[in-house]
Amino acid sequence: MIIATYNVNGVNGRLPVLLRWLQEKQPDVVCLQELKAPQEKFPEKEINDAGYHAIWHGQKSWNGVAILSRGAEPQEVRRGLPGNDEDDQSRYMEAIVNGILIGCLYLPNGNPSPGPKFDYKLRWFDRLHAHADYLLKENVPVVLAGDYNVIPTGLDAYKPERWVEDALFRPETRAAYKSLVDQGWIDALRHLYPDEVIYTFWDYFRKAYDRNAGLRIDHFLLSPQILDRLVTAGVDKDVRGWEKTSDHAPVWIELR
DNA sequence: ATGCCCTACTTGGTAGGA
Repeated sequence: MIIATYNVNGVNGRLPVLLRWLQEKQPDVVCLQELKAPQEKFPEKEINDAGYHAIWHGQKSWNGVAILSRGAEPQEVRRGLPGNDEDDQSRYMEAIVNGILIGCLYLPNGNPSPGPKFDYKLRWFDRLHAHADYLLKENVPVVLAGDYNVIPTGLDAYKPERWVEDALFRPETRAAYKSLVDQGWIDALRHLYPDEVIYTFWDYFRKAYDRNAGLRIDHFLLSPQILDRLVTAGVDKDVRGWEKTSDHAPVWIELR
């Protein structure tokens, strides 16, 4: 069983790339981020025709998350991260697929930092901590997948010294990610490949992909109840080289 | 230090991304 996460950077603008990748990869479950489409503009028919059920939480222009699955229909558990009723940004949804609780998240970028956007990122992180702790205490198989907008360590950036003042790599951000993982989660790709240079994002600027000037910011956190099913994981890096592609590549895990 | 590119949208210049 393959579960993937993919920040598409506009689900409609990216539709040919997304459909081609779905056809070639045949993932079982996909978490999408940055739909950049209102609820009624999600390409449901095209996704269905590709063989996938979909649930999604859209928003005009920005953000937006979706969970796709083939076979079993995703059973939606929640949309929106608990803890702030006034937060109307579409950044989190959760569903059960094949007995696994899947959380699909798009954590705020937080730049420029410091400032109100960075404060929002850290407050969002606080709410994620609380909810993730609740999920761990359920003692069920959980996969939290998405664009965390966090460079966890210096190994995860092409030139980490360039990122120390950036919201993706500031000490507060790294500390927040570490304290989340330290609740008892397993960073799946880092667990499998502790020393490998792995990137999931390459800037559109400066020929970053050609230079492999990337970042690892899309992550899978696994609850202990599912770790023994983890077989392998990877990044479909070649997709980042396709025409009209996202600045992120799809990332996936394989479970037995 | 800035722009470099790409997205959506009040479709022509902005805002946001990372």
